[in-house]
Amino acid sequence: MTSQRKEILAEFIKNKEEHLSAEKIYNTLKCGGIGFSTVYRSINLFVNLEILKEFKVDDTSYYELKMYAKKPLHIHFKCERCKTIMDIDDKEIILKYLKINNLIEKNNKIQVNDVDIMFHGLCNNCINKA
Amino acid sequence: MTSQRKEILAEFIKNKEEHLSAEKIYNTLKCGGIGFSTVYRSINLFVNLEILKEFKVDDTSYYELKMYAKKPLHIHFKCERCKTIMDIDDKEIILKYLKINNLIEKNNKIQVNDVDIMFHGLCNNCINKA
DNA sequence: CTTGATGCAAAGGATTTGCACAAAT
DNA sequence: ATTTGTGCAAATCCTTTGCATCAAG
Repeated sequence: MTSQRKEILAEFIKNKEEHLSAEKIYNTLKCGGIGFSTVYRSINLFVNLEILKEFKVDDTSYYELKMYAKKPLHIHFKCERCKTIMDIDDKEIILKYLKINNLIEKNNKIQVNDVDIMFHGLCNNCINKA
Repeated sequence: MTSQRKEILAEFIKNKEEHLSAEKIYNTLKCGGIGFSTVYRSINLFVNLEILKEFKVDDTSYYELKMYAKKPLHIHFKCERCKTIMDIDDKEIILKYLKINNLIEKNNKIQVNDVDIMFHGLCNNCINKA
């Protein structure tokens, strides 16, 4: 655990609710003399250690602490207008999704290890603005 | 409609059930003297015309005819072992997902226009091999 | 010392773009 | 002729790597 890795991890802990990209981390920490490659290498290390969970939107990878993305389902919503990404984190809905997973495993005789669900649409703010 | 565009579209019609990448199209057609940029430009045109639907897996875009991906839900499964990508196309399951969509719209006061669901796991073949 | 981690710059893969040329109206 | 589409090569974006250097045991 080097000081750079600590700083990077600290960013995730500080922004528990956010989805951080490598670029955002880099911009926050570059004044402390942290290079892009260190950001990527550290993030990949944390992903391998299963401390972080990665998910891609368009061409960019975002990361969040796995302990806060504690479910076997990752449900994200991206607003087509303001580009905000938010979690859908609703016990009732997660339960329903988990039930469907079981059904899919049975029906298709496959083993599901991970599910990423990506919604595209308009967030509450942008619906009202429009 | 140029001859190149016809050829590219024909590939999608020929492979109705498959998810084609730009590279695969290019490799199939390059002998006919079609360049990479033409493949990309044509595919993007078709996506804008909503003839094709795009979805990304890792760093690669795959495309399929929208008329065959006829639902407002796109459910794909990628085997972690053999890397095969398959559709989950089961009326019962799609219905359940659509119901959840309505619930999510209500609970979060958002508007959902599109949903991509990506499963990762082991396909039937690879389960048996392992 | 020896090992591992860093920073820079250069390389990598997928996709896009600039530009001169070809096709089609 | 004028517009539109093509092919090539160069450029772009995000990410990874090579390599010399730095820090720590």
